[in-house]
Amino acid sequence: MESQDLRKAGLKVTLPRMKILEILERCAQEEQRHMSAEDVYKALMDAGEEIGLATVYRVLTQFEQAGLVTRHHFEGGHSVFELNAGGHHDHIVCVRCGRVDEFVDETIEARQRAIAEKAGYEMTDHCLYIYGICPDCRARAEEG
Amino acid sequence: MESQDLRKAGLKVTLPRMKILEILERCAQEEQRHMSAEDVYKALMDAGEEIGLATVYRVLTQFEQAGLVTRHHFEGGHSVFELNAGGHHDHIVCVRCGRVDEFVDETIEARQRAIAEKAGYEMTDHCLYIYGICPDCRARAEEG
DNA sequence: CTTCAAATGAAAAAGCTTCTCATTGCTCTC
DNA sequence: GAGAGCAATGAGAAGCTTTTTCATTTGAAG
Repeated sequence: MESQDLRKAGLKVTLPRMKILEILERCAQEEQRHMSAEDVYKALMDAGEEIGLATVYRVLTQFEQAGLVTRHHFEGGHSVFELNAGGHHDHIVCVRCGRVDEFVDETIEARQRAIAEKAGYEMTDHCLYIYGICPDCRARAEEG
Repeated sequence: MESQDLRKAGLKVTLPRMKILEILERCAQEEQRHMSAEDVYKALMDAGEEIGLATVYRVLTQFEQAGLVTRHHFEGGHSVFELNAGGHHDHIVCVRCGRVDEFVDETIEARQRAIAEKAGYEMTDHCLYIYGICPDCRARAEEG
């Protein structure tokens, strides 16, 4: 029933938009919650869909504006997109292999609200990235 | 005594590197703590220095590796650099006017270390952005 | 002062992302 | 179910930020 989501978002239901939503949902069910435009494009190619890269960018931007996905600015100068499902969470990113894990910490959430209030800000959003070396890369470094 | 900083960082003391350090320090004393490579380049031009943009990028990257500055990936696809002075801090950014305030919260710092450890990561760095509407913009919204 | 590795400048190249514009394809109406 | 109209698409060009190349210059040591 994805077409309902698109319609609700004020977007015309087109084949590219449906296919891109499908890719995002399928990848989210596996381990790939964070996808660059290029990733989505490659997945479309693998699926035999003839959709241009420009359209992928356009559609992802529209999805972002419609609140269907969130855009993250990771290191390396490129953006990744993530389907808005499963509520808020923050990220811990491996600086070696790019692996991304997620977490939620209510203590941090509460402190952030307090900090914003103390600074006189009305908080609209926040994002927290922890950078580090993931367990796999640490093991690899020790044996290598 | 900036030349000492450069030498300690293992960098040869050259005119471009001195000038770029000066710019960063001067702007940090004003309100411009966060500067893009382009900003630094423009400031150099205004100061009458003939330093190429490529050098600015190179030097800023070296400064980052030397621990003199920190690179932030803000929205819009470009990086900004910030002089490492006054220790670690996080940022609270106004989504209306772009104003940036800073804060440090030891509770959050501690929680982050705990989260990284629990996930098996060796934490190398982290960054936290709170987005919101600053006091001035809130006041402006209420009267406007 | 001379020497030599390291740094610089200019321009080209390399990503990532957006724009242009002719063509295609939804939606809505008959 | 066919047609009109407007939005969406595709392919390639263009735009931006950042990096690389390579000949030339410069800082540091002898």
